[in-house]
Amino acid sequence: MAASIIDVARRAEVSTATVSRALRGLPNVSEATRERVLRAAEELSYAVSPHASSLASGRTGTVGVILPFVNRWFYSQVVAGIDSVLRANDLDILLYNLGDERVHERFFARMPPRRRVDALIVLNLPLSATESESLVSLEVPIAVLGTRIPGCWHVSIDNAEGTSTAVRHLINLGHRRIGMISGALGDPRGFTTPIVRQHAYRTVLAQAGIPYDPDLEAPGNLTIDEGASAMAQLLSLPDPPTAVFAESDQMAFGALRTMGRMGLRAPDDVSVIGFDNHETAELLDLTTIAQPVAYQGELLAQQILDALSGSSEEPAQVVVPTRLVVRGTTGAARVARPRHPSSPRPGPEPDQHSRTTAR
Amino acid sequence: MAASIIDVARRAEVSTATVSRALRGLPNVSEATRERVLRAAEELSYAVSPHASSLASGRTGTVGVILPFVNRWFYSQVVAGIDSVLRANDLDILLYNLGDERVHERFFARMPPRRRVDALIVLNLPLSATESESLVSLEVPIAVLGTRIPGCWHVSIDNAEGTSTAVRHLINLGHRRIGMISGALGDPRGFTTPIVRQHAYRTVLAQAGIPYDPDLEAPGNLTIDEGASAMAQLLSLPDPPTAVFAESDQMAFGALRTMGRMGLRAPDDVSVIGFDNHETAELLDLTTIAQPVAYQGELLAQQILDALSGSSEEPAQVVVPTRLVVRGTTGAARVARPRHPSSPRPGPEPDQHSRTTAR
DNA sequence: TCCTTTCATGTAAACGATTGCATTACCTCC
DNA sequence: GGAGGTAATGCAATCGTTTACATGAAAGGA
Repeated sequence: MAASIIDVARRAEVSTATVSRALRGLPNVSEATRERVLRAAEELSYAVSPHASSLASGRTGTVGVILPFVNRWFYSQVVAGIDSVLRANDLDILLYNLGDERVHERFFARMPPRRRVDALIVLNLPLSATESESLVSLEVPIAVLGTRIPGCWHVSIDNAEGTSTAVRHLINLGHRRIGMISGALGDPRGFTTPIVRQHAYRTVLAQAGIPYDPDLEAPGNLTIDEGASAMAQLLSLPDPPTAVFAESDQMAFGALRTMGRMGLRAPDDVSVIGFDNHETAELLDLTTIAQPVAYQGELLAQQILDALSGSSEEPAQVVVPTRLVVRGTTGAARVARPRHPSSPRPGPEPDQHSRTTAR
Repeated sequence: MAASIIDVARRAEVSTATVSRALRGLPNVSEATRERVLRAAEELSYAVSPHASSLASGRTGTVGVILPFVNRWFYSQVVAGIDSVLRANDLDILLYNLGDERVHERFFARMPPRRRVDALIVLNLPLSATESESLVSLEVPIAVLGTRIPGCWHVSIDNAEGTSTAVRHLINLGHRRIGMISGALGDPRGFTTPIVRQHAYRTVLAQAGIPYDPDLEAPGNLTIDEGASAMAQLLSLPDPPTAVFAESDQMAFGALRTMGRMGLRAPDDVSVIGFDNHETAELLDLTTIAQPVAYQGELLAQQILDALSGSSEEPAQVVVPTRLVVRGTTGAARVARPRHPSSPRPGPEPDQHSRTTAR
């Protein structure tokens, strides 16, 4: 049986109250006593019971991280970022992986983190109003990535800006027929990121005076395979795009695969730009919009620490910048296209040629 | 203030003991009473306090998962597998990400999961004898992936077998000069997997009568970049390999990148085979040794469930099979090599031509 | 009818800390 | 020398369950 605080108290010849204070480094304990307690604890190899401690104090030393897919590159990176700063502050991570819809529902029906966590971090999950309220009703600080929950801390990238940059990059290269492979639009829960990006895509095209063509939007589901089929769909159009914006690198990889299998090359036949700057993007020489992934996790964790220490008054909100990374899969549109010799108008000034362009 | 079990007891006009029993579905509670309790709990939107419950019962409803790198593909997949089965049984996951050595040490110095978890799952972490004992002394069931801890449950692939298959595949294609890019040998903690694989590689070569050449072993560190440099190192040898076995797909990707930059192609110039069947392997048409990743996680979780239910007596140990997936980066050795026209002896019977060969 | 069982429920003692509120002892300063 | 302040410590209530044991009622058996 493990030693309890009473054993330590007895051995150090003080009360349990003093042991508790000494062990936690609280003031009003004489140096001599503190040492005696420390020694006693050491000798008994005593460790506080986290549950007893939580029960008595109300603190748990634990932060819940709620996300859709731990096994996707993006989320695992963010979790690593979160972990690095939380761990440094002796906070444990309780993981809730809600990708599966059943699991998602069950989670909100039972609310397992209730009274189990000091704070919550929510990654990119689309939540109904009721669900958001459930979380808020837990009355712990919440930091949210990507989405928005009233009264919570926020970290996100500027999706509209990132998308605009990507699409403008293509326009600047002279492309007029620009496809988009978008993600997760099918999920009934309604992830917001894809919606924002789709909207930005349409807006930029409109601003450039390019007519809207619904055929140029193909749904992927953020996976390589679905990106591949989406690309196949786009390329089978009577008037296929000369450039494609995939809203995740993974889908761009799929798109490149499809092209490869059809004997097409980027950027000669079709330009492709992704989003994320996935570690494999460099490998495949994919032009993309980079976002600092782990860093966003660190920010979220830092917000939680701030909230927990009560040092800051109001929930803050930070938007981290994205940047265009120009690599080899995007290039100038061919001036004269075989099928449509009618639209050879040159695009605006071309992009700089530096391989990596800060936005 | 949230409702406590006392409130529920009052409202249902029973004792707290009965409430506890009714809520947990224990026997010896009349149907009428149970319903009354359930209703009362519902009306007060009561939820048990996990800490109080843990303190009183000793159970925590939580499993600790200890791993080196959440943000690496392999581990995040395994975690997803673990999560899927644990979640289904209402067990929470406490994540311990010990990649950083400092974090690792601190972890074993403080043992945060002590009394916080009902069981532990350890992924591939190299542990000193003392560290293993620390874990064992927690007196909870432990399931281990990859490594071995006496008295614990085990899941692993047969690394020696997988490696042998890979190297034999190359030998069967007629290669004699076969390099290996190995991982994490530099880590002072001594991950065992790389050691086993390196040994198997040497053994197979010896069995085939191929003399040992230390220059053909280059250290990567399981990352793309280090795989790339390792390949650069191998290719700069006076007598470079005609085939390379990289012990992770990631490093194989790096190797391919290096080749690409040097204007070399696989398998024409050098054959490359990886290990894992990473999702990107198909994309890059990489021949590899596939292992079922998420599945191993599920197995680990299942072992924990078995242990927890006490249904099984002895810790079990399961070895899951790997299989050779032949894709486009491996091919027959050129019979006459420019530099060494002296070794044109044809290899043994070539591999089958099916793209995916069960082992 | 009386004695066992069996079932439903209640009582109260853990579980192992934290913390508000004394209490004590020792200074310091008129 | 007494009033008042401060630092160190102890007392005991509290956190919210679970569970061994006791109790009582109803049912079954001889």
